[in-house]
Parts: sequence; structure tokens; C-alpha cells
Amino acid sequence: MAVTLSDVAREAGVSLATASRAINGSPTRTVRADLRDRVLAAAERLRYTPDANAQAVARGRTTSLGLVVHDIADPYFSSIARGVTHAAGRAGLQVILASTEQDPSRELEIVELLRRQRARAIVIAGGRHDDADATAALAAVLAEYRDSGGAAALVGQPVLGTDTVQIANADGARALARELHARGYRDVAVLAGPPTHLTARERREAFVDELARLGVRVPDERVVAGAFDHDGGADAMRSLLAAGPVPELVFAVNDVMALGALTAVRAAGLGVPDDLALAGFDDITTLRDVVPGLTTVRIPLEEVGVAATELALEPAGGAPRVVPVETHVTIRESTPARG
Amino acid sequence: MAVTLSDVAREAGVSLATASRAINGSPTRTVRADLRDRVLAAAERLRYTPDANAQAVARGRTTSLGLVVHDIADPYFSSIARGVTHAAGRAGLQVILASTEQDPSRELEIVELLRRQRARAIVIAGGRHDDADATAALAAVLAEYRDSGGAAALVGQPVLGTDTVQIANADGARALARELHARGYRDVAVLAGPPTHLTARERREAFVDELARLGVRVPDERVVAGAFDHDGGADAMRSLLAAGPVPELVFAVNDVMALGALTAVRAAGLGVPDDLALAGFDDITTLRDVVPGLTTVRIPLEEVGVAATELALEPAGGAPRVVPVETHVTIRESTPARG
DNA sequence: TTGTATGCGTTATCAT
DNA sequence: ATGATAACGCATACAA
Repeated sequence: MAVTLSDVAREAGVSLATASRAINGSPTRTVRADLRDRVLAAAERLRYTPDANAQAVARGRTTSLGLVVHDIADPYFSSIARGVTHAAGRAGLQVILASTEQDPSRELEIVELLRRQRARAIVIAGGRHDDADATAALAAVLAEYRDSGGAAALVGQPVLGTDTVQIANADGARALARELHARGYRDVAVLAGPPTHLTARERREAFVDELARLGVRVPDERVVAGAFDHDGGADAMRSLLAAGPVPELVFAVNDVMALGALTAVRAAGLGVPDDLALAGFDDITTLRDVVPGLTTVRIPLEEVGVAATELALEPAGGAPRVVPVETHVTIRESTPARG
Repeated sequence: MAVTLSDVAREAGVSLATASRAINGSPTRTVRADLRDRVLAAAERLRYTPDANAQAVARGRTTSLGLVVHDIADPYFSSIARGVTHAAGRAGLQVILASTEQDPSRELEIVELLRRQRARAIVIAGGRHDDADATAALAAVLAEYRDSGGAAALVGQPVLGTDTVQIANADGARALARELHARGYRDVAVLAGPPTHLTARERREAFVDELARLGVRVPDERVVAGAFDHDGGADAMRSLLAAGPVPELVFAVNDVMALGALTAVRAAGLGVPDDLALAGFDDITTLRDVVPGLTTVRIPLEEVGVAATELALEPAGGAPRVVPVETHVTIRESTPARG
């Protein structure tokens, strides 16, 4: 069924070695022009395609890179994935896409899986949790992966002894808090995401802390935990509305949660920004043009994907490297200045 | 560096063959319990991981499935990708994600690439163009791929002699036209996408045709071509606004284009739905909660991804199979009934 | 420069 | 049930 290099060699009347050199151009050896042409012609005639798996076995390295996300349909991850596929393509690598489907514990199996595939590098896009056991376990698996010749890069917090692209979550949240305070908001609530989620926590803490510094206190009961996704935002907003008066401003720690919050707001018969203001984080592209625009903190997600890929692919030095990524507050209609 | 099965066999004091059978459980042979335990223990001790590439070579088949999209950051594709990764995972397959980065001609190279990888199956999510040469070329490559043992499934139009998940674009567009007509719209424009894009064309033709059947004619100059993406929608809307009076209703042939159109509308100092109504197609999840909600035609994109994957994985019979997928009109605030 | 032979890590065939 | 040993498809050290 499948035509092999031997077939090509026979068809061209050369040895297997020559056929191999002619087609893949050995780094050291060179092949006489006429023979090379004959081999190439034979390959074309037989519609030969090299077997990447066999090449991987013979060469001792593959051309694939693993990408692990929590949910590829989440705009945050799909934007990062865009950057990763782009950078990987430039490096001549295939991307193996693996999704935890929102279950962080699956990261372990996935890394093992990618190790079986002998992926050259792994980019882990999902944020860490404050869970010493899970972190240690993943760090251990990644260390093994590195020992076996792989390279890994993380998007998020440098807690795994691995090269990391670190997003300026705290800076962004602080800047956002200042901007919103300047626009007159004083009665503020936060949809905080999971208490252990490091990214969620960074954003929440920095936001609340900066407001405090400005003299605005966010009561504990106004900080509502929940999942880091759409439904988490909706649930949190619902319980917030059920628990007390409508706040002037609600900060959701990511845009997708803000979107879920919007659903809950509308279901309660309220509107943004008329009844309350709303802000998110990430600046996912799909939301940039909606009416009213969502105030948020922009992260250059595609660049983050590129940076993480390049980081994983660059020869690693000694200590884990950290590549910082700036964020940028983007004020839109969802948070008008308060008269 | 890497620990191999031979290492495990030696460590366990058994032959290579026994180690292989113990670890991967040969379909026919069985291994005595105590030996199996010894092998497994040795493997665990040495932190052995099977080399998937070597297995692929020896077994003659891989555990990977190729997914080709135009842009993974596009919600349409990322939702399909979600379904594909899910279904592939259930089947024990890795997903190799490949993006044309909006260049349909790259599909050819990508299929070749996936063929090199000996991917078990390929799911092509991007829509076809009315381009006989390109279609024939891709069909030829896919035929070769099939001949070499691969299976392929398409999302879109069954024009490649390949199993296809066919979305009811025409039905959806017709139903949308009826609904909007019933709500009083008579002065209608269409952001049509690329003239050769089959999906775009199906939606446009069915929409315009159904309106005609209802006695509403959409003038040719009110049908504006453009790219099938965000910027295409924005450009088309801009030229539409520049060319003549503001229409009552604009139908963009997909949601992302509608989003681009929204940008242009706002830039022109107008608003939806106050100054004009707007409808899209796809019902991408991110847009479901925005204010005002976008009227659209829902496609169960994740299910489409699952269906395409299962289709590719099911043993193919004779004639190319076609799996139909229904669409569902979803009216939201962007197209209020006209007083 | 070309060919021969060996090795890559695994599975599968064949004796035992 | 177990163990040599030959594939699998390709790359490469070595010899010619």
C-alpha cells in the first residue's frame, strides 16, 4: 500500500542510502546531480512520501510540539493557540493540540502523552492553581520530560521551575483599578474566579489592593468566588445580585466571565452600563466591537503564544527564564465616567 | 538519555518480547502474572515511556488525527476544534492542529504534511471555494491519502469525493429571510463574503432568493463582496454605507463578519438596532450574551466537529457519505420588529 | 560520490 | 508462556 524509500531506490536504480541522501539532503554527504534527479523523479512518479515516524525513530527526534490548553473554544486559549501554531510552523514543527477539558488534573496525563510522542517541546497555556501537590507532580513530570530531552514553556506563573511567559496581571489590575477609581466608581464588587487559581488571584488581589490604597474598600461579601469560565461569571453575578444591592461597578477577572455576568445581569432585568458598570480582563478579540464595548485589560495573546513557543524552542540555559508581557488598560463604554 | 524497552527487559530479567507483551498487552499472547508485575515494576522504576513513533513504525499505524482550519482564533473553527479534540480523545487519538492561516492554497501542503505524519484521519474544517483547479488538486491529494490508508472528512460541501458533514446553510438562510421579512424588513443589504466561497454563496443565494420569493428584491449594488472574516465584514459595511442610504437591515453571511460590520457602523456614528438592523450566521458562543444580542442562525459547531471526526474514523463504505446538520434561526435584539 | 551494513525502538513471527 | 529474531522505514558510520 504505502510506497517506501526502498521502492524509490529500486525504481531509480540506486541504493537506499543514495535515495535517502537525494531526498532529504544529508547534512554532510552530497549526491551527484543526475542521480539526484533520477531519485526525485522516481519519488515523484511513485508519489513517495517520507514516513515522519520512521524518520523520528532513525533521527532520534520528532518535528512536533505539544500545546496544552484547558478549552480550545475559549477565546483566550484559541488566540494563544494561533500564536503557537504560527511560531511552530515557522520552526517547521507540527502542533499536537491537547485539551484538559477544564480538568487540571489531566495535565499530568497529557504531558505523559506528549512525552510518548517525543514532542520536541511543550507549551502549557493554562494557568496554575495554588495546589502544592498538583504543582509538584506536574513539575516532576516536566523535569522528567526535560531530562529525556524535551523543552517546556509555561504561560502564567513561574512556579514549575520551567521557562515561563509571565503576564503582568497585577500591574494591569492595578492600572484598571486606578482608571476606574478616577472615573468615580466607589461601590465595587469583584467576580473573583476560583480562590486557588493563581491568575485569578493575582488580578483580584491587585485590583482590590489598589482600590484600598485609593481609599475604597471592597467588602468581603462583595468578592464572589466561582469558576474561571462563562458559567462561573454568570453564577457569581447571580449570587451577587441576590445577596445585596446592585453595585456601581463589577470587575470580572476575565472577559469570558464578564460575558457570563452580562447574561445574569440581563436575566435580572438590568443593563450595562445603565444599571451597573462592568469590566473584564484579557481583551479577547471577539468582544472588541460589541455594543457596549467592554472595559478590559488587553493582553497580546497571540504574541504570548509566539513568545512561549520561541522560549520553549530556544536552547535552555541554566536557570528558568521568565519573559514578561505587558498589559494595557482599555476603557470602553461599559464603564462610563460617573456624573 | 531515553530509557528503552530493552532497558526495562534487562532490568526485569526477561526478554524484549515479554516486556513488550507485558506492557502493551499483545492482542493474542498473554503473560504470566508474576512476570508481568516484574516488568511493570521495572518500567515504573526506570520511568519508562513507550516511544509512540517507534510503535507507529512497528505497528504500521499511528494514533494521530489531523485537523486543518483556516484560523484557530476564529470562534467558528475553535468551536469545531473543541468537538474534534473531544471525539479524537475518546478514540485515543492525538490531534495535530494545522492552520492555513487564511491561505486556502496551503491546504495542499498541509494534507501532504499530515500524510507524512501518517495521520489516521484528517478533518478539514475550512469551506471550499468554487475553484475547479484547486478542488481537483485537493481531491487528488486526498485520494492519494485515502489510497495510502488514510481517511478524511470534510465540513462543508461534498465536492471532494470525501465523506462530508453538510451544514444546512441554505435552509438556515431561507428561514432567516422569512423571519426577518415577517418582522417587517424590506430594504435589505447583504455582506456576501467572497464570490467563490461556497458556504458564503449558499447563504447569500438562499437568503436573497427567499426574499425574492416573498416579493422583496435585493438590488445587486446592495450585495457587497468581501473577505469571509472580521475585516471583510468591516470593509464591506464601509463601502455599503459610503455607496448609498442606510439600509433597514444588513445580513452578514457569518457572525464574525457581522462583528466587523458593527465596527464600521459605529465608526460611521450609527448604532444597531437604532439606525439599522443586523443579522449574522453561525451563532458563535462568545456573542450570545452581548448587548444587543445578534440575530443569527445557529450551527451546533461542537457537534459538527464531533460528527466530522466520527465520520472520518468510521470504516468507510463505498460512496462518500454525507451527514446533514440542521441549523436554527435565533432572533435577538439586533433585528427588532419594525413598527 | 556511492553502496553496504548497522542501528533507531518497537511489534510480530516463529520456534521452543 | 517465553525467547530469539526478523521485520517496520529510515538515517548514517563505515567501507569502497
